[in-house]
Amino acid sequence: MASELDLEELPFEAKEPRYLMLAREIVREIRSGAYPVGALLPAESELSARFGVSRFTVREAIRKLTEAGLLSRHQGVGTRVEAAESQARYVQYIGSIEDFWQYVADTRLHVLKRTKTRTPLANVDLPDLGEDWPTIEGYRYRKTLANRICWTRIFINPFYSDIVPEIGSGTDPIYVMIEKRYKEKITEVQQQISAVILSPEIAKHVKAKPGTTGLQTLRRYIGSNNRVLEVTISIHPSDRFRYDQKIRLEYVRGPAAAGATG
Amino acid sequence: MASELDLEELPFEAKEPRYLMLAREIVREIRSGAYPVGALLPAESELSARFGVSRFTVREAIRKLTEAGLLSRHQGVGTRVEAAESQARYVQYIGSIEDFWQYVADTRLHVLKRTKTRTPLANVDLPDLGEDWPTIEGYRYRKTLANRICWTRIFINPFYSDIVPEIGSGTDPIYVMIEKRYKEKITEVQQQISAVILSPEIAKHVKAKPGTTGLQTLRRYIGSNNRVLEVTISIHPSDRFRYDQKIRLEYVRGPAAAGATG
DNA sequence: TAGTGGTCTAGACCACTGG
DNA sequence: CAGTGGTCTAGACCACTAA
Repeated sequence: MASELDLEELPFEAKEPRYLMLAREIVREIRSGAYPVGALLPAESELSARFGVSRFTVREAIRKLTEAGLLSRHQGVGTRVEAAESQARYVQYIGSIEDFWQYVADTRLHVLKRTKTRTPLANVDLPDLGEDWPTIEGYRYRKTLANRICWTRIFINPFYSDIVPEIGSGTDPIYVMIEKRYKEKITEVQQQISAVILSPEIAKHVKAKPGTTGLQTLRRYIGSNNRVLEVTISIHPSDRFRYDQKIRLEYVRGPAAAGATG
Repeated sequence: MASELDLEELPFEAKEPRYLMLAREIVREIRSGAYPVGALLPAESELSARFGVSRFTVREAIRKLTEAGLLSRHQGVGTRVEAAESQARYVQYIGSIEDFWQYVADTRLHVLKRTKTRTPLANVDLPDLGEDWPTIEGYRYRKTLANRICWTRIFINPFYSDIVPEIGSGTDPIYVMIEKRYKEKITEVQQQISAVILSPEIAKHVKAKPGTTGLQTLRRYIGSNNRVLEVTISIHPSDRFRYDQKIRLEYVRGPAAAGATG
């Protein structure tokens, strides 16, 4: 069970707090194989006795390792070893959905057509809900109609069709209209980016040369309960749009966390 | 200073732990304006006395609010109010750089040309370091040479030119070769995605029809000290490649955190 | 130096899980 | 039911910051 060690030692030097020393020792023991991944760590009370520290100190150590993703706690069960190495991963932070779009704010939608579609396109694998989805086609522009950003086709979940008549009038993005009116919150956005050739019709709408390239984005806006609220397909002339992103290395716990408060 | 409230009340019902009730109360007071953003909260001992709970409970409450990004603690100073609302933001998690690429693993690079470039392309805004960057052109394939994924051009920071001769032999991605050999760690990757037309030469290399569309990715691999280790430009025939991503809403603290351990 | 948050103890009871 | 982690108390001393 790995070598004992009395944390009471080293009364001077070693300014490191005991819970960190203990955390290190636990990591050492996990890596030595004493507690393989998936196994349960000894109970807090046992660790407390074994290392001669209070349960508080043990819990602080375990808390740190839990934050690092090495352990997980389960009331009534125990503390499970989740990993031997604290995992690094890359993360992209996006402040808001507008940042995800990468448009400067203040764009508006000019509606060309309002129709209904049985199911939002073949390549969008949504369940056929048996209802037609309100569908809007148009182009997005900034400030004046001359400043065209992209052609777009929007599919609205019929459950939210109340907002459809208002689309194109205000400046709120559609997902914001849904969030406001129905108190729904977008919890996830899926995006697919691909390259396409501008068809003559689309080229005309965005005032670009037909036959040149465009960047197509297909986005699914998903609310709670995994309900798809809205699907959009946009095509940007490639000389006007480039998709930029930045990911950073981070040593991190699971996506869990969250907090109290509202 | 907002209404008092005795947390000792409600001995039954209200199974919520006291530290969460206290956290909520503190949030209420912050939002009421009692403690504006930037101000210091009363000391832990004072809160402990005021609410009739132990300092431990106060600290747990503050810990939660700190995790939520509403407060920050500063030893010797106090607890500062950082925000009145816990901020939501969207996050994309990427397990590894390979996930960022979205290639199935096990791809290899076939080298066509080895040259040197004064500065990695005009559209790559790097400082001209006064040295030529080793440059490699080729295509990436999976398993057999018939399975071509993309054409690619790679610029290596001359500081790492030792690895250049080995490129194309192993299966390690170049950034892994750098990480291993120089103990450098990629801490950030920047990516720009745009749409292009396949030139006849590139089309030939990836076995696609010239004149069709391709998705171009420009990536900068950045290590510690913000040093650019490597720049790559890849062009994927668009019928073979689509860039998919998913962002999730998260209520979150700053990118800080990290933990002890190694 | 006075006051803050950081660490730590030795207790206690509760909520939850599994057999 | 026994055993786990979750919450909580009433103390204590230390490290740090600012005046």
